[in-house]
Amino acid sequence: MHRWSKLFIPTLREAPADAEVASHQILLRAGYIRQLGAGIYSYLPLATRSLNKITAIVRTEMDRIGQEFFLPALHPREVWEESGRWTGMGENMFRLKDRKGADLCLGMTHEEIMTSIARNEIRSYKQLPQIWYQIQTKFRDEPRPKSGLLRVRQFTMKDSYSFDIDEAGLDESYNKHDAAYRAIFTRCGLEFVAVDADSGAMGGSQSQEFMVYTEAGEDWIASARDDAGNVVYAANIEKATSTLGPVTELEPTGDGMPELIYTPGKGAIADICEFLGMQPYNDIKCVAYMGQIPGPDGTVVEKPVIAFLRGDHQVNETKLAGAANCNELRTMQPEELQKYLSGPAGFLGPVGLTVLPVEALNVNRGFFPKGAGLDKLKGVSGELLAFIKDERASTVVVDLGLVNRKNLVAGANKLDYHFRNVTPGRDFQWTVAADIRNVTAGEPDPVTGLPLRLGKAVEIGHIFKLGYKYSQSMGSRFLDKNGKEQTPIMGSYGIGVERILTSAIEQSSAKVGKNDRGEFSYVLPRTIAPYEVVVTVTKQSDAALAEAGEKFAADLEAAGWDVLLDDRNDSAGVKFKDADLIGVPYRVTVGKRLVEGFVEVVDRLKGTTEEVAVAEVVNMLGALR
RNA sequence: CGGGGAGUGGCUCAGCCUGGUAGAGCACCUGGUUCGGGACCAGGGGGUCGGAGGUUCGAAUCCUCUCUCCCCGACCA
Repeated sequence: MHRWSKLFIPTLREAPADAEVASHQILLRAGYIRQLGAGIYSYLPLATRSLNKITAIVRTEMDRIGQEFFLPALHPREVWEESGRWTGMGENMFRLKDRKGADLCLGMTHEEIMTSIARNEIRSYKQLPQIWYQIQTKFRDEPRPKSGLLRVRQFTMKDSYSFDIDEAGLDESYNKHDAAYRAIFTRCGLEFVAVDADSGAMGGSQSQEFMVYTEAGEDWIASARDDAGNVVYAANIEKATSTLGPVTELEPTGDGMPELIYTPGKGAIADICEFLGMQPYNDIKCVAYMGQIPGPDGTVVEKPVIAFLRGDHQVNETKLAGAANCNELRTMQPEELQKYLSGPAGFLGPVGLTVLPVEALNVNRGFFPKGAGLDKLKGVSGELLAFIKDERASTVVVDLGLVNRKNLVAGANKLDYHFRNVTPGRDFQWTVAADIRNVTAGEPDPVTGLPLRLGKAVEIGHIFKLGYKYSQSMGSRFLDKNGKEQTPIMGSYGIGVERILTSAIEQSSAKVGKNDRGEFSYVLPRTIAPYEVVVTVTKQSDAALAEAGEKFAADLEAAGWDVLLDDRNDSAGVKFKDADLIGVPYRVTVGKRLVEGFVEVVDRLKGTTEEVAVAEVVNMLGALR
């Protein structure tokens, strides 16, 4: 039992002005955390208790499938050089030097460290599979920490790594994590959805994110539920697709071949549609980018990436970057539009471009040196080299929504002119055709056709089939049954521990709303609240009440409850407000009706208050658990 | 990194435009009265106004530089 009068729970009457999102205000006001710097927080006793409960749940579920480690947070440069991520991680990695001048970094993830252990110790297929996890501090120099504990530079992560003999083994490890994660988040009282996620530049084959819908989130996800409320489809916006409805094609004009038409001042899609009396889906939208990958010594290498999609669709840059085999995209400047498309914005189109063949994407990811360096390229046929030497050669990506269409209208790469009768495949070619558009709310999901719901969400976990990237590059090998050398296949899995707490608060706050003073209000699930029940003595100076409070607290503790006894010499009002503020789900109020043999039991999760006979309190609360 | 905002006692803020002895509420300490939804009275402690430089007889206030924090964007296995 803990007595509030002896504890350090510095609640605030007013929220600090810096805090905007609900969980940030609440954590500050309730005395859970204090800020030390941007994205750096001290966890006070309440937060520590809650986070300890969360990690205990994580630990018991993870111990069912794996073994716990504790790895260093301080890493020598060399191990990151081996995987190629010393440069690959860029600015997000905290770096420092030791007294000898050797480079070190603070761990933002631990693939390299775990793989180095596996490399040194795993020799035989008999030692596989392995699932290794840890709960540890991660450091990431985020460009913009924000929203309290939601996006920080130092946080706690449960990260695990699986090593398997083959893909079937990886599937199993992955599925075990999927089940463990669902158990963990359920036990933590969260309503979550598992969504298909973008595997990114990591080259993994499958990836799922566990998301909690909340306005404070930074990711967008699309999901659909059936009538029973079951999630039938869910995906990150970077991955989500939808079924396209039928469209009415325009009738061809003239000989049916592309026809140049004068469209003065009709650069915007809405304008050209009105001008020609057609729908936006009859138009081809062009978005021109420069694709980027990191070059040597922190430089950036660029190539033109030109995307075409339906006039009523929006480009998704993550999908596009994946399709174009580059890391990042920036929009072209006017002089670049002139160079690669020879037209001005508003009148750009696919006809007449120099299109890089798809094979080129496999050579240096489609990024080529200029001038003399070209002749040193290996494995490039003469035909391909001719394309590459054309400085205008661009990676052209066409959205799947345009394939098999006909008689479309597109910019003619000439000011105030468009083409009509443009038919993809006949009148222009592309490097790749891919899904590069954003889905929009209400479109039918690709599985069952139910309307998609779009919403913001916080990512609380991520499971990811890594493949051979780290085991290969870092030289981890084992001998299989036949004595043949093999590379273990890996998976990587993460849970943001603090995000479980913050998203639980956000989720509850969204339901509970604000209190009578206009402040964010919430209740924590019993499993992760810093205390499960608070015994509030309304008048501590009344010896009978104080004594009864002690007894209730002791009895509840004996019954297995995590009890906080509010024995402070404050008014009842202050105690009620504070009890609400720290988010404890159950309260036993020992007050004026004690003389009649009753106390009050408040279930804040259900929002109910009951007068309960003194002898029944422990049983009654026991039934609630 | 681009755009916007803010730094004055522990917290929320006023004062700045128009330079002239640093304020309020809450919190804190002491005493008393209260005691079921953030009580009241009396007394008291606490701030070189983010930092540096400048203008001035005089700077929280005007000027220059700088640091930090927040928000939007960019960015983000």
